[in-house]
Amino acid sequence: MLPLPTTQTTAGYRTERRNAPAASVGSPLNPIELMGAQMPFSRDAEIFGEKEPAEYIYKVVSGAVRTYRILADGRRQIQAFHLAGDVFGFEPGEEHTLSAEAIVDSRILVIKRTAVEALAARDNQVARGLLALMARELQRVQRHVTLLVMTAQERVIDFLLEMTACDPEKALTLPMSRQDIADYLGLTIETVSRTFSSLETAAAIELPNSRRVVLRDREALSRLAN
Amino acid sequence: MLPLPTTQTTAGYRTERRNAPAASVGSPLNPIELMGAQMPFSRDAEIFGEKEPAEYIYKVVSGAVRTYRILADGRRQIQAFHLAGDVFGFEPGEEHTLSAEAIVDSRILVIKRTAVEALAARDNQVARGLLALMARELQRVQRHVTLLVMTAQERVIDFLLEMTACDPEKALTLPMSRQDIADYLGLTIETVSRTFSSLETAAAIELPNSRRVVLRDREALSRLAN
DNA sequence: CGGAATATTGATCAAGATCAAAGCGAGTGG
DNA sequence: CCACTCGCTTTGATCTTGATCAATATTCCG
Repeated sequence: MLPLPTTQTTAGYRTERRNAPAASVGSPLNPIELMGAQMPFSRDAEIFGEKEPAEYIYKVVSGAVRTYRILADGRRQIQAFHLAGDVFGFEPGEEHTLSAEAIVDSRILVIKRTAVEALAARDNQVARGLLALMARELQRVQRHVTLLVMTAQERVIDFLLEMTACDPEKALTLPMSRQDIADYLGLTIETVSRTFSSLETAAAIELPNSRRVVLRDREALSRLAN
Repeated sequence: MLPLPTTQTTAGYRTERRNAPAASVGSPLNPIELMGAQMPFSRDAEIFGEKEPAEYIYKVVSGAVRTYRILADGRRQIQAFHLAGDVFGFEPGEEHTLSAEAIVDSRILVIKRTAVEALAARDNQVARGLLALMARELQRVQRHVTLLVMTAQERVIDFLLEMTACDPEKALTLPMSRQDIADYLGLTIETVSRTFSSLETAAAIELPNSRRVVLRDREALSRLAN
């Protein structure tokens, strides 16, 4: 509501990334960020847990974060990966409905929620920013729903394109493990691994090592993805 | 953000339903609804389409609505079913990212978006209501993501429980077809039909006819749904 | 009543899961 | 420096779930 930027990054609401789509997006928390403090989290450290009071809003300064939920049958469902510039943990309820962990050693900007609330109550611009934040998150989750009805190969390609969407580089280093990817795509680790291999065989990507991916033919990938 | 009701209906942001969880939820558009006009839509009529300017916000007065997207491969993905009391079509961008159709003959309250925007800009209470609306929608879509990684039987049961969540009645008349259900659950019509049959065989439900479902043993269902 | 749309049921197929066995790489200690 | 180990990844063989193809059955309406 209220004129909001319609542009969206596919990998999350992200700011301060190179190739940012002009100033229109900007940082939704710009006026607030000054109030936050940076905190280091080491690999696999929990940032917040499900059912904990949602006292803070977070922004990835460096590193990477996964937000997830443990399902009734014990499986882990990863909701999203958050990279540098992404805001996460912004939930309107009193309690977090997700857990968050650092995927690698990360620096996270932590902002008190009450501070944001207070500011939003007075400053309409801030309130609008929050709405935009949530709107972009909504679109991201909707994309995730769409992803989950596609084939394994389509999911993996979509994931790769999403990870490089804001990034013209052809090569990337994935911060997350195969298991993380599998839990995000709703596949098994074996299927993810096999799909990576078959994409390499098809000359669409190169895998110098398990964490490194070179998109050799983005066009071919896009075609396969659909 | 800002003290919001944490209660949520599983089937959407819904108001004016019996057993409403106290006054805390209320109608998020209460002050605004007066500005809207009721319009009738007949079965399968389009309410709005993807890419159309998002000029209005909608609320189901009676009947049922499906919001959906057509995927690149031509399949239809149903995003949500909206029943009486549900608000839909509230998208922050300039254009709709989904299409909406009446599932059965329906009466829809149509409210001009600019009117809501204007009010929200002045009245913080209204702005907060919009945020709550979007937050509940976000949670609904997150539930949908979770649904799509479960087995066929779990998805169908989850759907049935969702359709009756706000409703203590054991019997319900589904407004939507098997195809609609299949496109919502990411299954084929055959699998949905077979799962319904097997649940009937297992004495968990009764199917007097294809649109009518009687939940014979809600406990058993919940257990099967895992 | 007839015909079209929708739903059910059956038979087979295929994508991805599961079970199982290497392969690889980074860190550790001899 | 090299062997060893542990965790992660890849690859292989087989099985299961749900898709697909196909044939009725039912319902809805004109």
